[in-house]
Amino acid sequence: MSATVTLMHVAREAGVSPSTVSRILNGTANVTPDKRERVEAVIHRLNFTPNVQAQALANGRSFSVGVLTQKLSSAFYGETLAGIEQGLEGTAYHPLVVSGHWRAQQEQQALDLLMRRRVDALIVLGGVIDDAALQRVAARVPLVAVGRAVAGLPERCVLIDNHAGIRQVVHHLAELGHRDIGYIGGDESQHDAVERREGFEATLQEVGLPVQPHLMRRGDYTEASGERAAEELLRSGHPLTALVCANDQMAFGARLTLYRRGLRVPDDISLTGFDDLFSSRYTTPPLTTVHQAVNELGQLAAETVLRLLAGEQLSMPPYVPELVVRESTGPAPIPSPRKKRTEKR
Amino acid sequence: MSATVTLMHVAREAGVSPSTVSRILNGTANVTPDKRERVEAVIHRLNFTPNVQAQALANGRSFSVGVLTQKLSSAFYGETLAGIEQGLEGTAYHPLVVSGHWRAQQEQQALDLLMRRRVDALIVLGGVIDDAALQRVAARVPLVAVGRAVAGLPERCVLIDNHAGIRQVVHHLAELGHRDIGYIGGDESQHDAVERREGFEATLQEVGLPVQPHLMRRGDYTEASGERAAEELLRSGHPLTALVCANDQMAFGARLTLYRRGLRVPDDISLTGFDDLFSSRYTTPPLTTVHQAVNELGQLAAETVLRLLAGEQLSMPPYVPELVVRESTGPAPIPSPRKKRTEKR
DNA sequence: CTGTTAGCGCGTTCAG
DNA sequence: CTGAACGCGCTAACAG
Repeated sequence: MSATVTLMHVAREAGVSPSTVSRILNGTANVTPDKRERVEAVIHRLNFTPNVQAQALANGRSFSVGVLTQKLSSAFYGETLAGIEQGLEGTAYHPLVVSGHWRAQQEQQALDLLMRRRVDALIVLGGVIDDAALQRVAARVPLVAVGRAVAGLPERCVLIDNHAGIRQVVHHLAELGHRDIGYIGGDESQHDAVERREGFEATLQEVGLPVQPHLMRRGDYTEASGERAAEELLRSGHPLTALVCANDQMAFGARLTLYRRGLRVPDDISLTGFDDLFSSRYTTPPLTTVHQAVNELGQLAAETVLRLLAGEQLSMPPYVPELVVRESTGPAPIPSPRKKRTEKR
Repeated sequence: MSATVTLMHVAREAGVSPSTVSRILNGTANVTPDKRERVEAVIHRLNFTPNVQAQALANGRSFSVGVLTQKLSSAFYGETLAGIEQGLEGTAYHPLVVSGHWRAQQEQQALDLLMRRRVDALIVLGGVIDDAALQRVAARVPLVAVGRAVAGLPERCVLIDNHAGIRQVVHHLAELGHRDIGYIGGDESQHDAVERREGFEATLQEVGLPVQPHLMRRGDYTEASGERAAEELLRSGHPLTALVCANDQMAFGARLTLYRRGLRVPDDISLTGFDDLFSSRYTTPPLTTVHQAVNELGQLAAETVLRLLAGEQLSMPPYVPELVVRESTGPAPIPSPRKKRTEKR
């Protein structure tokens, strides 16, 4: 409606020069108290709010850090976003988040948008876009990646040690006496998924258990895919006393399948996840899973970006996830002899 | 590192005037093909990306719509955000989201930030800030509110009919023969919580059931509070065969309590939520709850804002939530005589 | 301490 | 069809 009020209006109204108003706004220089008061009064009266775009243009910084996430509705990244926001709170910087939906092209568009918005720095959460594209933007602004590696920028990536995470799961299960352990992996176009599966297989051998391909299925990290994969696994009839899922969401799906089939957790079958989403504390029973401090990682990323912006040269510390034993895992049930023993061939 | 390349650089390099480059960028006017090609080549070679701040300054629009949400990590609002993003996709506009954390002061700061960024429009998701503050910003830019009312802007608010939602829940339970129905409400500083509780009490009377205050507890919409409230309720010893929760998260918490106490759902006790979070399909058993099409609401809000921006005058359609009967509700169990009947007094 | 001047990068008249 | 000139709102360098 009414034309926006500008710094110039304030200056005129207060009978001072624009620069004076600017100085008061930014505390750039001292101003006589009376002028200051006068100006502040006018600012308040006119409800003046400085135009950030103009400020950005004038001093070459937008005071915003771009965040490339994948899905705004993701519980996993949502928590990280909250961490980033938290880490930026109290500073002059603000997050500008766009999502890539795990599609290279959309991620590229998102990056373009952020560059056009002239973000001062960038935080990348996961994604499938190729390293080259990220290197290109990293040449323009400080870049920190969470949950994905970027070739050529090793110090700017905080990686989850997926291998270590799954390793703890398998050891835990093995110690409980499980020998036939099923596995539901993720889509292997994501590097995480590969690492977790490889970690699973490697640890199996490490504890002297055979890798049983017929007990392994692949989902896409969604609940529905976990439900489906578990269903297939059970229908195949191969005996198994534990089921390892490559992420919590698939474990939720698998949980439903077990419920439908009347299998008790953990009495009949143990179930594990990976990520420790908030809701994993509240599944029935609470889920044993690998904890990732996603919120903290977000904060860490934000802080790192700030220090980079301040000119410090530093590298992201490594991050080791940790097994959280809750109630979805228990001792392997004594094999009931009701099922005819299929002979190995 | 390297100074950012500007439109001017492109112009010089291509041997044309800045205006020509601008025209090509925006398709504002016709340009001879050869010049166009030359310029486009240079743009590509120099990897030029127009500065959005400068564009915004020049033509008075930032092409961003501000979104005031409450928590980035919220499954509920996350889905709405995704819907908004989706609704804006393909247009020139982009969302700029900030969170208010359900605190009036932070919400005000968030609004200030958005106004300073000169967002072209605003979408408000919930929140506790007073109507006056929202009216103030609404005077500056088109405003749409989701999930909250704003006095003076009735056509710009899409409200959930909480009463209707809870009403369906109670009817459903009553039809299943439940007579002693517990209730866990939300913090009544949020209007939603008040409406849902009132709806619960009203419907109870409507179906001829007494309101039993000793069966009602109050949480704060978190899982933990639901867990606690359910625990208190059960410990109090008053008989109940169904438990209505004012949102899904508290139902998740309550579910855990029931599990701990060895109560089967729905055989021993029926459980309901409100919101239909995505994960409600995957609880054990899947939760009967009131569906809110949060994603769609987000899209709707985005589209409305766009039409408002295009000068259309319209109002938000009303929204009626719908009961989704899944498996957490069942017939009221036949009262077992094992418990000594406490005589009414 | 304060006003004046000159851009920041781009869109848009207004003449050619 | 195209270039020159001006302005968007603000900050910074330069004189006073």
